Amino acid sequence: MPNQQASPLDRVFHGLADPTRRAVLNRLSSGPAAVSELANPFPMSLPAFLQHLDVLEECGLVKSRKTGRVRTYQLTPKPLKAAEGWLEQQRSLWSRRLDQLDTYLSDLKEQKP
Amino acid sequence: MPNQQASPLDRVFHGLADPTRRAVLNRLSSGPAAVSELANPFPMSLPAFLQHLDVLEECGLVKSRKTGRVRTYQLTPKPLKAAEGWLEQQRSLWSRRLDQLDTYLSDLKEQKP
DNA sequence: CGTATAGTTAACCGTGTGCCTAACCAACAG
DNA sequence: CTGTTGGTTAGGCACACGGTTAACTATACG
Repeated sequence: MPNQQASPLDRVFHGLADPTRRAVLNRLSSGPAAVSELANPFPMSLPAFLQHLDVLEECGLVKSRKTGRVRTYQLTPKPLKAAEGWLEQQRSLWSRRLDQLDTYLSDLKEQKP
Repeated sequence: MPNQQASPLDRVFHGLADPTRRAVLNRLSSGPAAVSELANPFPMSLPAFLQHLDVLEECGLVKSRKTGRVRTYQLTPKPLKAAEGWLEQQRSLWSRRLDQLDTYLSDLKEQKP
C-alpha cells in the first residue's frame, strides 16, 4: 500500500489493525497521557513505540501537544466515526442479506464436513 | 506485522484497510458472486485480485465454494461483528470522555492557530 | 478429440512495516 | 555548568504486502 493518497478509511483501519495501537487507544480513552507513560506497559523499544504513535497521529485518531519536554497524547474521535459509519452501513446491507444467506450457509456446512 | 498468530481483530481490521477489499465486500453484500465477476471492475491482474480474496477469506470475512470450475464467494458476517463490537465499545468509552476532552480540545485549538 | 474458459500456482520485485541499536537534542534539577 | 530525564532522529534489518508476468490445471463446450 503506497503512502500516496490512501483514503482516510484505509488509514484508520490500518491504524486499528495492530494490538499495540488498539491498546494505546484503549488506554487513552481514560484520559490524555504522555509518551513514556503510554509506552510503559509495552515491551518494545521506545522508538518502535513512537512509530505506532506516529501512525495513530497520521490517521488522525490522536493528537499530541508538547509542553516542556513532555509530549501529551489525546484522542480524536472523528476518524473513528468514519470507520464505524462504514461498518454500520455494511452491516445493515449484510444483515438484509442474512436471511437469504441462511439457506446458502447451511447448505455449505453440509457439503464441507 | 508477522503472520504468526495475529488476533482475529488484527486480521479483520487489516482486511478492511484496503479499498479493493472493502469494495469487494460491498459488492458481495448484494449477493454471492464468482471470482471473475468480482474481479471485473478492478484494473489489476487476476492473481493480484485473488490475493485480496485470500486475505478476506483468511480473516473469515468471506467464504468460498467451488462448483465446477467456478468459485463462488459469499459473506460471513461474524468477524465483522467483532470489529464493530470493538469500535462500539471504544466509542462508548470515548464519548464518555468527550465532555472532559471538550475543554482540552478548545484549549488546544486556541493554542495552535 | 481439441480448444476456449475460469482459476490457480510460481517466481519475482519495489516498497512499507515493525522492530532494533546508537546517537542525538532539549528541558529540568542540583 | 553538569548530569539526568523525556523524546527524537538516523540507520539498518527481516519480512509482509501489493502488484506484475508467465506457466499451469481443470472444467466446459463443440
